[in-house]
Amino acid sequence: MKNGKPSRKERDYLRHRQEILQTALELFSQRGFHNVSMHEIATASEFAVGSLYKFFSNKEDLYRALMIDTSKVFHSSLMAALTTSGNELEKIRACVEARIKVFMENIDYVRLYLAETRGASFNIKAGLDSDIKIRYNVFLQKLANVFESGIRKKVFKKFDPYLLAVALDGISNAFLFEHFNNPDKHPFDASLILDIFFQQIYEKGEMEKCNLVK
Amino acid sequence: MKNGKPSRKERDYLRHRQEILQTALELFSQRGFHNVSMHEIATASEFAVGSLYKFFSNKEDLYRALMIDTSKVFHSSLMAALTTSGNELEKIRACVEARIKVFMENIDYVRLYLAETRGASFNIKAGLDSDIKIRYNVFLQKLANVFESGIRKKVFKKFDPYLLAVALDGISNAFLFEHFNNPDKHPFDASLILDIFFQQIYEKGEMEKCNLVK
DNA sequence: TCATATGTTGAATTTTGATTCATATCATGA
DNA sequence: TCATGATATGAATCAAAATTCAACATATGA
Repeated sequence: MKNGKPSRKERDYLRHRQEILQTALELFSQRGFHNVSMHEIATASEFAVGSLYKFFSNKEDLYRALMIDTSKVFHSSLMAALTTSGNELEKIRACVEARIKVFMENIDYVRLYLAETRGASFNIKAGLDSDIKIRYNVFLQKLANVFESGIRKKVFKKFDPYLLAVALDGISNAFLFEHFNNPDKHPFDASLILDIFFQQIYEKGEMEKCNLVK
Repeated sequence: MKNGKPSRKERDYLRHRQEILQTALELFSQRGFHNVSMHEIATASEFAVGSLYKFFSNKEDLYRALMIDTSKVFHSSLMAALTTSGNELEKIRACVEARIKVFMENIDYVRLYLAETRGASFNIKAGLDSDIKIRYNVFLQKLANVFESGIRKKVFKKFDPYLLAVALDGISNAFLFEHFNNPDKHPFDASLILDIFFQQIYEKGEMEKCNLVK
């Protein structure tokens, strides 16, 4: 590398590294960190075991690189959607759509991502907390800000904006899982999510009857 | 055992088994299946390694027993709530409340449960699919039936009832996680969940302006 | 009290899989 | 073409953990 122009060797190195990561991603997302051996990754990526250790100092390091790399793609994609021009609803819609898009394009990664952000992260001794989870919380907070702004403008009702963000995120994830389990029956669609989230579920008039309303 | 009355030995056996499961649950939920050794479980439960194999044929079997046993408690608790007397909203409220209660009482189990039902089940080669997940789907379907009944009575709007169930489930899980991560800031409360789920989030009048409504 | 059955133990064995490193292969430039 | 350094290989090593089993303890009841 001479100021900015990577040499062929360097490009090769990076490409090889990328190939390994991609293969590992597929295997991990299929069977989980502990049920995939370095030998398998080596065979599947057409390298020798020893070579893997030229790229990553150990299995955990490989996994970490994988997760962090991809989480950056996710994160910037979602954040970009939230900075889109438009009113609050348009931002939120863009965000839901971006999420669908990026999830669909990285389906292998999603199971691992959700396991790390939502589930209990048992794969790595420590460390993804201080990266993926933080990034995830930044996103949630930014989404909350959009809700808050909508509330200030009296477009949304006065709910805790952070909880709204959590709720929307929860619905999205739930639909995503549903889609995984049954892709044909449940297309994964932004309007579906937004409709259920934003429209009142009660029929007009019925809501006043119940004790839910303050 | 002579028709129904378990002998002392049998009660001992069952109690010991239960103690092992309880210990294992704590350890697994803390550090995950693969990061807990049989020796640790043995030490913590005050048995010898060998003894564990008198109760369970191997580690995976122990884990499976653990998950299935507890999932039954969960399941029957949620199902009972849905069979409560009352109208649709009352059933749904009862269900959300039951979920909160049973989750709080089995916090150790919850992380594992969610990992298995929502995340990818990487711990067990195969088998929990055909048990926990099925039970979970039965619950979802039953919840969907309640929504459907509400829709027939024109109390709820015409959404796909199954998707409503998925959405409510998703919100509940999301709030649960939030509560885990920040117990003081986010009390885990049924009304909160139901409010966000059932009340329109848009201010009156604002909804008509947007392109969301059909 | 003793013989038998039943339950418990944990050191020894086996398995699994991560990691290493001496050797082979390849690319480069003299 | 050959020497040299860089890179790739995978059999051998090592460590961790699952599983086994011969020996030990304890309870039962004749």
